[in-house]
Amino acid sequence: MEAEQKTGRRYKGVSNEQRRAERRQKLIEAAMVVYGAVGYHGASVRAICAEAGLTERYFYESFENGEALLAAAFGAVMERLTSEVMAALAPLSTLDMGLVVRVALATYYSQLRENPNEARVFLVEILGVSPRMDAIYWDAIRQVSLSVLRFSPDAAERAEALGLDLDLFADGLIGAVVQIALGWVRAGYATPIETVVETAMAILGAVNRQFLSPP
Amino acid sequence: MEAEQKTGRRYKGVSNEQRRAERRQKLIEAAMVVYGAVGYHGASVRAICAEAGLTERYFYESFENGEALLAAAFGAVMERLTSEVMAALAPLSTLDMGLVVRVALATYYSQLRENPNEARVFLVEILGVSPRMDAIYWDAIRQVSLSVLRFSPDAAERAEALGLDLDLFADGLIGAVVQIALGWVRAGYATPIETVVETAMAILGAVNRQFLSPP
DNA sequence: TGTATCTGACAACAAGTGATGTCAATATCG
DNA sequence: CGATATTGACATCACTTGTTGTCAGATACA
Repeated sequence: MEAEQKTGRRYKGVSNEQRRAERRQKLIEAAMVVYGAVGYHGASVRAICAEAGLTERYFYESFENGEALLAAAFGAVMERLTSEVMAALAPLSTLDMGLVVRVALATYYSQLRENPNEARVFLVEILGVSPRMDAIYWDAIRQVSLSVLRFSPDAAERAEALGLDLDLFADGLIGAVVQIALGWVRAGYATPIETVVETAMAILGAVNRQFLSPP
Repeated sequence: MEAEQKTGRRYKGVSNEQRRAERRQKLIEAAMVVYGAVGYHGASVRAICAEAGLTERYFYESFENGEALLAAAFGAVMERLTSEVMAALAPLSTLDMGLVVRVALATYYSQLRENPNEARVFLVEILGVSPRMDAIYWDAIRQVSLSVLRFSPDAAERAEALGLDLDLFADGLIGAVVQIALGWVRAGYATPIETVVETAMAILGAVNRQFLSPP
């Protein structure tokens, strides 16, 4: 029934797969722009295709529907953010926890400021869209949770001893960082980034000193 | 041109104004149900009217459009939450800050559990809808900020001395509490409420001890 | 009782949506 | 060159949406 042609003809010097990949990437980038302008819910497939300079046919070539594109866009932002943070953290010794967290926060907030459209996708547009998107969002939260908690191997025991829920505890810390980002974005990035980082550090540092440092 | 009749005819024993008010209330309650089921973006005016047992005409009698209803619903939830918290706090002496915060959190989380639909409206559906709704959301955040910071009159000076942004600091604390609520709701309220409160208290308490208690 | 008001069910409309299909022009390659 | 794959502009379809309008019947009031 369906002709499964593994590799198509070359066109303007580029292969079939690469052309597809480039169109897909163009659509994701266009989606960021449109989402940033009118939000996900105000973004139609037509508008995104127009922004990308492509037609609807190529949209459905790469994405099953509009929601799939949102998922891909979120994934792209998440991937870029984590890789930027990892890159910034790479040259550091992991002994100084305070510095690690500070650099991670600085990188995170800096990236959000440099890419306001992506920030909107990452912080706002993703929630409450559908159960599937919620799941993607919470997977990302859990991933960050695990990355953070990896620095404190005995956190689970400590939490249990104190009568806390470790997952919710991590959610709370992430929520603090995210809400600070939201407030910062909303205010048009008015606050200097050093102050933003310092403010987040104040909360995380207090928690750290309370629960992680030796008495 | 327009006949400005201040008060209409009575009907089934109730006045014109009261009938209007009851219909409006019914629409708000129906909106909670529909929002809870399919989200704000999946909720059509028709569906809400059907749930309320009213026709579209009465919708536009009370609300200019669907977004105005969302705003009214959010306002109703916000009002109820604050009044519940105030009522729980009323019999307390305000001297024991820890207890005040604990009771406030317990009331807040308890209310969210008892009204899952309202929780969804309050926590998820409101953000990223439109600039107007964003403004309403942030007004609510600021209102909570001010209520909290009222307990610490010298917070502004302390924050400045430490190089922090007080607004963002408050955003962070609220974000922690809210994200814990989100995680709790998402997990189907599985965690006992005492544990949830304790987990939030762990964060707020650590911050409090670090920045508010005498050294 | 008769008239004005109120109610509810539903029609109607234009606009926009996701998704699929058509088709001529263009580029590739045997 | 000639056949075929690829592209892009546009048509098309069924459907939903917000919003306004119509109208017969129920209720109130003089």
